[in-house]
Amino acid sequence: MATKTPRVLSLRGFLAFQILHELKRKRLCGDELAENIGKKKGSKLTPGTIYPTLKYLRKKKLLTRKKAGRKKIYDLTEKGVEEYKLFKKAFIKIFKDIYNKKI
Amino acid sequence: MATKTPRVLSLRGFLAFQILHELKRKRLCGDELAENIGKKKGSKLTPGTIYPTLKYLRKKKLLTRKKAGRKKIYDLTEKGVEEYKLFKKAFIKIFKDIYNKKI
DNA sequence: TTTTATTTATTGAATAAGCAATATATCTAA
DNA sequence: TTAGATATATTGCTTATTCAATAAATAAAA
Repeated sequence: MATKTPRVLSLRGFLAFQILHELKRKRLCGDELAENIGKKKGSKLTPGTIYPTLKYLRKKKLLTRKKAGRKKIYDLTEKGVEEYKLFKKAFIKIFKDIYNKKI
Repeated sequence: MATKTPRVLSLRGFLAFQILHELKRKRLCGDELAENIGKKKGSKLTPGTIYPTLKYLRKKKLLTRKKAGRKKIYDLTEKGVEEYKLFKKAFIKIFKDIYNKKI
């Protein structure tokens, strides 16, 4: 939990995208998502943040959920993958030069 | 104004960063920012969106503003550049693999 | 079997973000 | 010099986002 999000600018509103981004590489349970995304942000996401968002994404048919012991594993649906790609496209259109050292 | 932001996910909350990103390459007036950022998003930003945000960023000492005819030209301060770099760093930490075709 | 820890989930409240409507100021052209 | 166009700016409203507090379910350990 080293790097903190800068004061002025925030990643607010980006959670859904981050979740899809995480799940794109590996299926995870809610708590793991809260932990992983929290690590990048600076503090673990609270249940009140992660679970309503997971519920929303499931309602939108972007995620599936299956039981595994006391955990529930989330995974992308085909629609989830498509939505991710679409957003990523828009995202890259905006920040395509963000890795350009000169800018 | 071709590409629209996908339905489910949004770029909400990212405007301040986009403004800094635009100004990093070229100083612009409010209306030009509304136009440029709008182009990438799908529709021109309304005055009620762009001006309060510019005011906020100026209050935070991230931007300067100077008159130029009827326009007012915005530019990054040193602090604005620093803040941008910090956020970009956090941003890349989260999405460092976004250009990776395999993911 | 009871206790403890873990994980999931909901609710309510505070704050933030963005748009529509409106107003103001300034430049340009008739 | 007045009419129109351009650009800036504010206000109020709606909705979205997130956290804190709380609860419930399940698994593991004592």
